[in-house]
Amino acid sequence: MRVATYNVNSVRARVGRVVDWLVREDIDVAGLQEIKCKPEQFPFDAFREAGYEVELHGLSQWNGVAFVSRLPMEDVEITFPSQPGFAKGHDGPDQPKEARAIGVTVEGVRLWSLYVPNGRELDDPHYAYKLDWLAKLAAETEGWLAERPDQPLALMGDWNVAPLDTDVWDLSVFEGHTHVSAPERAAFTRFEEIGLTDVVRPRLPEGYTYWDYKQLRFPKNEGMRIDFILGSAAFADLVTAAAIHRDERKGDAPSDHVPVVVDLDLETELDDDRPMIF
DNA sequence: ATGACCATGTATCATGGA
Repeated sequence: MRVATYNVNSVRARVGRVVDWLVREDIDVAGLQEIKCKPEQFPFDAFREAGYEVELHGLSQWNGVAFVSRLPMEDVEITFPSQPGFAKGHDGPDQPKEARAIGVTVEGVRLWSLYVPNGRELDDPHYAYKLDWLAKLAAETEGWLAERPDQPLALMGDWNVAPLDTDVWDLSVFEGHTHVSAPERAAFTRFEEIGLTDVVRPRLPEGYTYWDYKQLRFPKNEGMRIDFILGSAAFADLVTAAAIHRDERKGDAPSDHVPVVVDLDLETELDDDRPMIF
């Protein structure tokens, strides 16, 4: 089973090339972020004609997450239970929850498509929201892992955090701004502390997943690595290959992010004598 | 060529993105 995560930066603006990519790359299930539309605006037909069913959570022109899959999707869940809300100029507990998380189960594998809040600037309320959002998600994930330790689980999406200095082209450009701050990196590392691992980086140590549209960032390869697939131990055991589809940043009307893809082997029976590879 | 932001709606600017 081939699984992908892709921040498409508007599914309506890119439906043709996204569907072409799904078919050409033989993707079975993809978590999308920043679909930027409500359900009544989603281009269902283009995906269905290519053999993909759609589950989505979209509330407005901002954010929005989805799964497209040619395998059956079960147990669809929009937002995670403890997900914090946010609304500009509002404080307190009654803030609406944004469309930033959707979960589905495919072939027994639990998958979440996540669009982590950007944070904007270190002194912006959105930054505190981002840290809270990640902390609540980590606590939620601890519960899921405790409930179902043997179920393969992956959290994938646009994490809006560059965990390593080498995940941005020039750290000095980001100092004092979001994505590289110590609290954001600690919030990201928390997921590894509770037992998830980045299943892509061991196979692909190099490579960005995002390049700003501005200032020739892509031709100059001035990018960021902020899109990740974090898997439980049971998920990591299934992964046989990983890829970052850098070429999707080329051509007409690309997203500013590119897809991150993993192959899972759901056939092999694991046994206790299996040698450790990593 | 991979080339000097892009997408959306409130629309001829404001907002968000990272």
